[in-house]
Amino acid sequence: MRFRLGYVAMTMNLEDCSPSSTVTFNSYCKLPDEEARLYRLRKLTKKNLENTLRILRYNNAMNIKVYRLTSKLVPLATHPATQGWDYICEFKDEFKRIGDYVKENGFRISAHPDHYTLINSSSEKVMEDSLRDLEYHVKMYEAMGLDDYKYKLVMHIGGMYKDKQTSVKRFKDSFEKLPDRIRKRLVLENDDKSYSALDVLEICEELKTPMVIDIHHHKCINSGGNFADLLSRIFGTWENEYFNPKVHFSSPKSDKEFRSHSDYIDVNDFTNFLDNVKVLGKDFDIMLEVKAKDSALLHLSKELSNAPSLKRINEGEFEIFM
DNA sequence: TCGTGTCAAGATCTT
DNA sequence: AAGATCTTGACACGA
Repeated sequence: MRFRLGYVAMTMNLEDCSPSSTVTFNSYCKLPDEEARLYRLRKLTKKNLENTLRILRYNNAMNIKVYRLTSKLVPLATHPATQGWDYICEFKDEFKRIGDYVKENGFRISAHPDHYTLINSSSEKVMEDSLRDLEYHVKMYEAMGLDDYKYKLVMHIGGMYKDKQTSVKRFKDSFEKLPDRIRKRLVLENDDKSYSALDVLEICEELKTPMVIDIHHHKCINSGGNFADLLSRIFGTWENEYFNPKVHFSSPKSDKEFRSHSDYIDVNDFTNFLDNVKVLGKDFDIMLEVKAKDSALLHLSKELSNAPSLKRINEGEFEIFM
């Protein structure tokens, strides 16, 4: 039984390699004319796409095959001010190059629209903005040539709006109304305040959509019940998917700031978790959501290389012995 | 060059 | 009803 490790968006170990450089709307407006504004957007986008490819090459060298793209690849992409700008067409070669590299080297790529993207909002405007944001993510996947649905977008359920039942219903309704090219990309995740792992699981089972469990969030709102059973059902939602189930993992910053993410993964915390998963006997991937990004991954990987009943295949992949 | 307040975006808690 | 807070990496401005 094997698992792989992945990390989010940026590397600590490459110089000047941000994939999410941007411009604030304010300073964008202050630029003298349309030409200067477009120039700025293009320059940033080009740099971000180049840096994404650099990061992927680095990941490949480090045997890290699980990676989350930043959602900020294209500055102000979904802002009303840039709506006429066809960045997909302009950068089609760059997007394609990234997608080719992903496919050639067998990466598991994902993305995570941020928490402003909510499809259960009661506000028409928020819904519109959210759809535009989902569309933006999907368009990039498609431009990369990653157009089968195995490359996913992770989302939360959204707000509670003082009425959980109605809010869940609204989520399901708008989920089912989404076009295939968006809906079939979606993976749903439990959050740390509103929708517990069990809440999300029930939604996922009904909608026949895979679920990612965030272990840290699950500790923030634990809906009770047997963890192995819960996990087994969650892994079951991946049955018809190309990739194995994935979980998100991070360690709390401290007991006081429990919800905040720490810089590094606590290795004991991690091996405790592994003990709970290994009864399932199924391969899976783990996305590490910590501040120190790939440094934390490599650090954890090193620590795990001494752990009993684990064998390190390479930096990003382990075998668990029962 | 460095430190700090601010940033496109929503929801929810606090006042 | 308005304002603060959450969270995040990076911008932007002023010292």
